[in-house]
Amino acid sequence: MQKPSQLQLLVYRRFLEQFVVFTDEQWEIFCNELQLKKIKKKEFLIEAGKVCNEVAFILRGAIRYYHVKDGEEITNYFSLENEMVSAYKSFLTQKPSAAYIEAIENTQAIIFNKSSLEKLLEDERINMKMERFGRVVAETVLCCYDDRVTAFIIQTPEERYVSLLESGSPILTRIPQHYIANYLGITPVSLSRIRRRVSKPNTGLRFAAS
Amino acid sequence: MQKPSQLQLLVYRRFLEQFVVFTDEQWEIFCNELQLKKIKKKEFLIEAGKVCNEVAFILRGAIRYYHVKDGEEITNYFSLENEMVSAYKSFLTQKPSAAYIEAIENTQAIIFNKSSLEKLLEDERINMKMERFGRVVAETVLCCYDDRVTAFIIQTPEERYVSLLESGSPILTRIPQHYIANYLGITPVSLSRIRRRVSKPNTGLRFAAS
DNA sequence: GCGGGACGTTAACAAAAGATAATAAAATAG
DNA sequence: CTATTTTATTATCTTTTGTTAACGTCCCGC
Repeated sequence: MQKPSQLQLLVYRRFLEQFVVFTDEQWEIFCNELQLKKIKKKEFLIEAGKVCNEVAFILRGAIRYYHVKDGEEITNYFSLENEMVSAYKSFLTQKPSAAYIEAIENTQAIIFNKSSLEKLLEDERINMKMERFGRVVAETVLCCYDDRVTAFIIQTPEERYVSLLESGSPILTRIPQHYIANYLGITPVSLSRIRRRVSKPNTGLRFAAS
Repeated sequence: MQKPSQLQLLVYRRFLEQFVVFTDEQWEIFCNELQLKKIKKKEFLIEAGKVCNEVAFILRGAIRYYHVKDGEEITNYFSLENEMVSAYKSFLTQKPSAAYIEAIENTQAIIFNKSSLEKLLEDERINMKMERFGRVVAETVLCCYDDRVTAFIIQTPEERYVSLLESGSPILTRIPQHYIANYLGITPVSLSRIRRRVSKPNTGLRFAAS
């Protein structure tokens, strides 16, 4: 397993500063634990049934989470550059992951291990910061999940699609549409119909109104 | 505002031990910050538009979270005895809550404030424990949200209802059905139909099979 | 006890979504 | 470059869900 380059580490450090700011000494301790991983398209970061022991930071590429139900893959989520990726629940509970995490583009990521986390939580030079780091990351992920649950409760599939559209997320241009359909909780055919409705608004109404 | 009784505090302490174990000294410091709140049925714990500054622990009663969309209330979640309640996202980000949190039974809760949390995070006798407490609670809530999102992605409404049924959750006996329908992401009418289908399985099939 | 509102079920109809299949375009591998 | 696979759209049909309204029951406040 490779070490990340100094430039890659700097990108990661800047990203992490939204959660916690390390001193130079702490950063060096932290960096010693990091690894660089290259994942080819269609390779797995995590497979269902195995315990997830890694949190990754994507330097380049794209990732999808999916479940398998009745032999069918159902895509749950995506992560792109400058995002953290993990089967968090498996990582936190140390129980087998229910989901697969797969690269859908050739991907480079910085990997931080569970065992490293536990080691640093025992290291008095950095343990306070790691506790806070864990807390703030968990809080951030929690807020994302909250939005997602709320969207399922109070929005129709069409409204969820329009929200995604208006958010300007690169997901819409980077990710195959049938994966996005799963992510919105609908079938690919249904998403195609919604796209038609949204792109040609009022076609039926104009006639009635004129 | 009242102080909780010794017995109520003991119940809370036992509950919190699944997250973090306080020394007696730390527990006393923590208890000094706690308040007892009595919320009558139909009163609010949090109102939408206001920042949530409290995390509550329900000693007795029942709570529902709901959003208002187009003048309609849409119920998102419930909490019963021995559970923690908060508009976590608002509490964590200090932005206005999008949801209302309302008592649907007369409720007693122990309240822990944001300002108390910040105070204790500065107190060297207890700050490490509070960091960990915050982290573990966030992780726990995150795992619940993960299950909920996954259920929306990979299960049909009927499957979600059956899961709830099989979980043996007291929600089904304590909470009005039209609230449960919202929680499952469907209308009350649709839930009523699902209940009929589930309670009379195979009515259509038996004929074809015999 | 009485009246009004909340709750759950059912029916009838409309709208939306799922399933399946056919087709065409785009991406990929060889 | 060509052959194959993947992807997106569209059509058809079925199933499910939403909408609205009616009805009966239960509960609560007065």
